[in-house]
Amino acid sequence: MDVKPEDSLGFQVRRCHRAFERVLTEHLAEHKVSAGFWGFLRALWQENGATQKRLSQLNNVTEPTAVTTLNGMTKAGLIRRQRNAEDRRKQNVHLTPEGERLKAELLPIAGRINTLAAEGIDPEELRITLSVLRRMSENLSRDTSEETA
Amino acid sequence: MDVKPEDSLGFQVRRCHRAFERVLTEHLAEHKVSAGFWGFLRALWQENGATQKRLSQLNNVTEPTAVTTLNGMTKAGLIRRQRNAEDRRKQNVHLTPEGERLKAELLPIAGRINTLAAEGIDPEELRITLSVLRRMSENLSRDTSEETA
DNA sequence: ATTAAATACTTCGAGTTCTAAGTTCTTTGC
DNA sequence: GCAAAGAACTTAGAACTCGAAGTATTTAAT
Repeated sequence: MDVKPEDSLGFQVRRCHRAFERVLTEHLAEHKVSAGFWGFLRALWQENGATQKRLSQLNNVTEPTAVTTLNGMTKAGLIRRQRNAEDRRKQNVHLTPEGERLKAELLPIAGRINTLAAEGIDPEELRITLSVLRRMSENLSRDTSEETA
Repeated sequence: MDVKPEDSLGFQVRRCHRAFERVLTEHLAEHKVSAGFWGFLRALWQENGATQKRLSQLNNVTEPTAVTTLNGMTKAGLIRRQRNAEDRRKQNVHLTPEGERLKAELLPIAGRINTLAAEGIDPEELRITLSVLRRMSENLSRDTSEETA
């Protein structure tokens, strides 16, 4: 029977995720940005002014998570929220100048970490891995949404 | 500039991890076992009586995490701790009959989830992915430990 | 026009994990 | 033997995430 976690995709994905997160947290600490902030900053550098729902989707977290993290980012002076005039349910989230400024400083960090992780690995293997991860995420999400149906 | 998260290994590993965790949590809920318990149960099915430090290593979490989770498992009646007679610093962790019993019930779940995730994906690509994930984890852990040195 | 349903956000409570610092016990070096 | 160093576990405090349930607003259906 398959009791060996080393051969389990779930186990190795989890292990790898934690390794990434540990390094990311460490590298961001010098810039006084937490790992939670990171995902939303990146989403905002892509789509400044996006709604919270949109940011949740870009960042692949739930809306309560977005609220909590964006509260912290507001307090840290990285963003400000503005209620949408046409649809008052929506909050548009905008970067402050400080939030904008961090882009040049922080974006290279992601590149460096990915480079570090990929060191010594054949590019074709990396391409396959990226593709397999995407397909697995979709397979698993499909299962979750079918439960509701 | 590479602002696209879809092409980032870190982003996709994180996304996939959360997808696995969501499905795992959902499937374990019926058995009144949390995702946190799962890793330690699996480790104990492999090495019943292991110390907490050993379990932390098998499960790839820190020792404080082990303490918290094992406290919960004790309360839930799944394990009991026993101080080691030869080295009184150590706590040996043993499964209760209930903890043992869950093995037959829960182990197949992991298999099913991995199968679901891998659906429609070429076995050779899965093999490569597993290998790449392992090498990335090692690359990233090496970086972390070098900081300390 | 009014009610019902859907949408966007928020609040609440809980689970998982970490780092830093503390306790207890064992091993090492003089 | 005894002090210092190390090891195993624990405590305290914090960050990230989620599901369930609540509020405000808009859209759809009669």
